[in-house]
Amino acid sequence: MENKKHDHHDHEKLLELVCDGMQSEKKLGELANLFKLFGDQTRIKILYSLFESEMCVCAISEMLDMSQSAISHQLKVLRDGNLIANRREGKTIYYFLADDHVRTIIGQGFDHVSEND
Amino acid sequence: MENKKHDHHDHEKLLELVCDGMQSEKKLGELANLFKLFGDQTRIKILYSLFESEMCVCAISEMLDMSQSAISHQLKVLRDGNLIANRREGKTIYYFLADDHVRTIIGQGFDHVSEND
DNA sequence: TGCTCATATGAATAAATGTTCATATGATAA
DNA sequence: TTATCATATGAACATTTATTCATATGAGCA
Repeated sequence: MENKKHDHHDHEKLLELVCDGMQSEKKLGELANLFKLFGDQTRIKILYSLFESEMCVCAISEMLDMSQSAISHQLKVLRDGNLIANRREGKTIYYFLADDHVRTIIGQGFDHVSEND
Repeated sequence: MENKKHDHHDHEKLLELVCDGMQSEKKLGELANLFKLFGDQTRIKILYSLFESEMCVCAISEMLDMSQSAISHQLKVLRDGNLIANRREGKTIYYFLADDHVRTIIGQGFDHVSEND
């Protein structure tokens, strides 16, 4: 047997194959960060609220019965992740979904949890 | 103006509309938990590895250059979330994707991060 | 049986995360 | 300008989470 640097059984062929299909560290990091945005109940609820209509911050916080501050912090997370955007109208700021991918991704997730009932 | 229990401006109509389209607390919780599984670099890498082929634990840990223990802990998380399953063959345990939704969901995520370059 | 290999798991630790509280900003109205 | 409304933000705190370390389990082999 040839010189090996580890003490496990041999996987060379498989590792090579899987390694080829693997995406870059950076891409996978971005992907994980994207899903992390959806991985919180408050943020999911916010996104889901915006499915129907744009909403201002205080409407969202009433809707979810949470403090304005908590909602604002989460809106910032979603904004930084480019999932939502906003527009100002006087004193009020309206938030809305930044693009339709959000709908698609959440939709796929829903299919999954619905099938596993 | 009628009796209101809050001090914000009025959203009744909107709240009603959005509330109607809203899913149950439980469903949204499941959804967030599902996405939470994808929201970690190690787990995404594990799942992505299994796209090509089933793999045993030590192959995965070599592949990702991480400790066997760390991988085993994450495999448990993914198993508990029903995203992967395993089979035993002698001393070795092979893990594989539990269903094709995983591919679809990760694929959708990829489309998103790819478009936002 | 005793030994080794492949994997699992509990406890400890460090880092990341979500909420609250207090306060700041920025637009409007008086 | 001053007061008020809608929202943002920094710091503190509690909770969750990912990894490591040490050890346990369980299958196959001598």
